[in-house]
Amino acid sequence: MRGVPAKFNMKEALSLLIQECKSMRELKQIHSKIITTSPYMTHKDHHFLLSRLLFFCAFSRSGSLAYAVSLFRSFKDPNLFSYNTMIRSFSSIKERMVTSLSPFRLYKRMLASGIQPDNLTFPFLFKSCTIKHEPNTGKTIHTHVIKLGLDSDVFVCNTMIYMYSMCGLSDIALQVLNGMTQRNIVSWNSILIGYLRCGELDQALSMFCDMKERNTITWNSIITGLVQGGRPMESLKIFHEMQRSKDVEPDKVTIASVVSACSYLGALDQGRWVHGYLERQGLKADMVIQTALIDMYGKCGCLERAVEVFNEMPRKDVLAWTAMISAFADHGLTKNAFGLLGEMERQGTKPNHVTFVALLSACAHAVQVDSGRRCFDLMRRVYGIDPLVHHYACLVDLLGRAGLFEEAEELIKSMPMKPDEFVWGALLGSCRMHGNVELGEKIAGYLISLDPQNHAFYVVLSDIYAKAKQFEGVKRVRKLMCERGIQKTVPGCSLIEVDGQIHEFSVRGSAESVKEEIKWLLNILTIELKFAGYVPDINEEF
DNA sequence: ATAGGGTTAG
Repeated sequence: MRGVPAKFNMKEALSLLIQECKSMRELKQIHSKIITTSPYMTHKDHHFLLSRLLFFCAFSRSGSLAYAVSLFRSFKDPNLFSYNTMIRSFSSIKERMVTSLSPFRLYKRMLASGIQPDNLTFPFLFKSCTIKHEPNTGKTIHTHVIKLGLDSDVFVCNTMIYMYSMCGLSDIALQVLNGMTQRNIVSWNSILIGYLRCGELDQALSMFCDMKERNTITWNSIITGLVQGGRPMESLKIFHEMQRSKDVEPDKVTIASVVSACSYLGALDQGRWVHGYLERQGLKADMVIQTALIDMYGKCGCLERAVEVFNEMPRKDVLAWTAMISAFADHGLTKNAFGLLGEMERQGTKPNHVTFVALLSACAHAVQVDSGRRCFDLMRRVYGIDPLVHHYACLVDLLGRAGLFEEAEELIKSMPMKPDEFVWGALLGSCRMHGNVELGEKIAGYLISLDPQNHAFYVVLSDIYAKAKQFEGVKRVRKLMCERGIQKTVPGCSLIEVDGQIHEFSVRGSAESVKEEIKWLLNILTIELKFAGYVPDINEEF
């Protein structure tokens, strides 16, 4: 410290130390140094160092948010930088917080103490609005942006656009977009993603076609959006178009979505191809891709490959475990599924509500009533997971399949929430299975009154009558459907992959090229099933 | 500083 003003030296040195800090231990040492040297510093410098320390604590990999919070709480008058740090820290948390640390409370406190927010404050406030789905809070903050003249900032505007479009307010999003003096690709992508998230897929597609500039995120967003929106076939088409386009290269995100598209389609060859493509591109499968691969191989009936990918994983989170569990469940391997539940617990991963949906549906498909009841209990008592409607639907499905109608109805009555159409639908399906006309009529009547335009419930009711040979009933349902103008708009269809080509086939007919091959395949399957001792339930077919 | 990925059910 010789020859240089101590004040200057101290601040610079400590600031450098913070930047290079590698652990919390080091950080605490620096913290105490800042405190002990504070008499030799100006207040401003002291505050500067503490706020840098806070920033490091909040965002560095070796930092600690808990320590950041305690640091922040020790500040008497946090500066703008510290407020921004805290708002950013909590902007990605979905739960509505009761503490003073919610971004909105921090923002209010900041305004109350006379500090003016800046262009770095707003993006994170809008992010918080997006995550919590609070467009009205967002609108209020939007007015502050205008008052402060920050409505020309690209970052601020883009996060506003994203918020509005994700909340389904694409009109306002477009207004913001049109008012911008300079837009960039993020502005357009934000609108596009909003459309996709709100299920306006055609709107998104038409915008995608009109876009002059498209980056990887644009392509990935549309591919993912189509898969999640239940149009995986189109997403594969866009993926192939992406490969042909010169200006972008598929990345890990693309691969994850495409693998996911393949599992929806049962497109094993395409899925395998993407798996190979990933390696050819020199990309390594990360946890997300591996999980998608497990799901894909599982859904395509290739359990061995699913297990292989699973065993190769160095790290597994709940989603990975759950994907493997449901692959076992889909293959009727209830024991393996439950075995994995124990294994995941031993390895320190807690199952979540999705894991239990997978387990319960495994029990339902295998009609293992005792396992199902025990599983439901286990979930509540041991894992402290409150059952959601989905879980009740699985259990109702199981009890119904087992013909335990009274218990199923009792369970529905005991539900803490309103049973939805899936819960009743599960029981209705069981009525069809067991020929329970009386209960079936009651449930179908109720479901039809809820959603008179949905053809599905009429069809099941008609099946129930047909199975009981009550053809008057069948006629009544058909007449009702005619009167109400209800048609089965989209015929049920299945997908089959032949030589890497995906074909749709349905009762209404299929492409000639694959028809013969499908017939041939079905014949073989029927013969093999007979050998295995399977007796088809032809009562269902009328 | 802002935008994109994986698990369940029907």
